[in-house]
Amino acid sequence: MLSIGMLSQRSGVKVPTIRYYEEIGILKEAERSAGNQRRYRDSDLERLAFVKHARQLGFSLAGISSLIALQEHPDRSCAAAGALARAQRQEVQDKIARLQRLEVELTRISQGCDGQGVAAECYVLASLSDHANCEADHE
Amino acid sequence: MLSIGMLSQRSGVKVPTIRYYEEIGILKEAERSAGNQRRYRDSDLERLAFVKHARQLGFSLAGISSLIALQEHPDRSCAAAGALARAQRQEVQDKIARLQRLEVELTRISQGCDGQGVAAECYVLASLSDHANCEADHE
DNA sequence: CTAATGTCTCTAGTGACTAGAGGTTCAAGA
DNA sequence: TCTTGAACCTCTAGTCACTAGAGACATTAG
Repeated sequence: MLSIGMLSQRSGVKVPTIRYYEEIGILKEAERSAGNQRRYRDSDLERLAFVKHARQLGFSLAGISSLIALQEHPDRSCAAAGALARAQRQEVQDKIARLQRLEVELTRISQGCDGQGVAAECYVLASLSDHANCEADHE
Repeated sequence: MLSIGMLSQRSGVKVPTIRYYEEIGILKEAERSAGNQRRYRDSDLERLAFVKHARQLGFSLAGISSLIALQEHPDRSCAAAGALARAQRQEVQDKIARLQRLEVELTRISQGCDGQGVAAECYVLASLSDHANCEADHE
C-alpha cells in the first residue's frame, strides 16, 4: 500500500491534486490507515497515470470522467471514446491554426520595436491600439 | 457619451466584462449619469479596443496593465513593451510546438478506433492508459 | 404616464488547481 | 520505548478571466 506522498512521487501528480481528484470523483475514495491517512494500491496508480496522460493530451476532467466510466463498463461500445478523441483532435487542430495566426502578428509587432525609442512612438503599442494593421484577422 | 450597453456594442466586449475591467483597474472609473449609470467617451472606446486586441493576442490582463501604464507615460522607453511582445511571441511558439506533438498522438489514437468494438479492447482507452505507445513525448 | 428595456450592486460559480493554517500520524533513530 | 521531524489530515481561500443571477433603480419610446 502506498501513502499519498509515494503515489504522488510515482505518478508525478502533486499531492493536493490527488486529493482534489478524489474530491471531484475522478479517483474513488481511498482506503484509510488506522490513523486516517490515505492508502493506495497499484490500480490507483494506473488510474492516475491514465488521468495524467489524458490531461497532457488536453482532455478536460469532465471528458476524462466519461472515459473512466467507459473503462468501468468494458462491455459497452467504444464509439464514445473514439468520438471524444476525435473531438479533442479537432480542438487541438483549431487551436494550432489560431495560434499560428497570432504568431504571425506577434512577430510583425515585436520586430517593429527595437526598444530604443520612447513609448509615444512605440510600434508595439501602436499595433495593439490599431487592429487595422493586422494582416490576418484573428477572432 | 455612451452608455455601457452602447460601449459594449461598439467594442464587442460584454457589459459584465467592462464592469469587471473597471473593478480591477484596467479601465479607469467611468463618469456617472445623474442616475448613477456609467457614461463613456470615445477615449474609453479606444482603450477598450486596445485591451480587446491585446487579449486576442493572448496577453494576460496583468501584461495589459503594464502596457497601459506605458501608454500613459509616453516619455518612457518602450523597451518593456517590446520585451512583453517578444515574450508573448515565444509563449505562442512554445504552445504551438506542444500542440503539434499532441496532434500527432491524437491522430494516431483516434485512427486506431473505428467505434465498432467494445470498450474492453478499445484502442483509445488503451492508448490513454499506456503512455509507452506515444511516439513523441509530451511533457 | 406607462411599459419595456437597460443598468445598478452584490454574491456566487466556472475549471483545475495552488497555498496556507493549524492540527495529527507515521517511521526511524537513540 | 521515546522522541523528533517529516509527512499527512481538513478546511478555507486564492488564482485567472470572466459569467450568471437576483432584486432594485434609471432611462427612453410611445
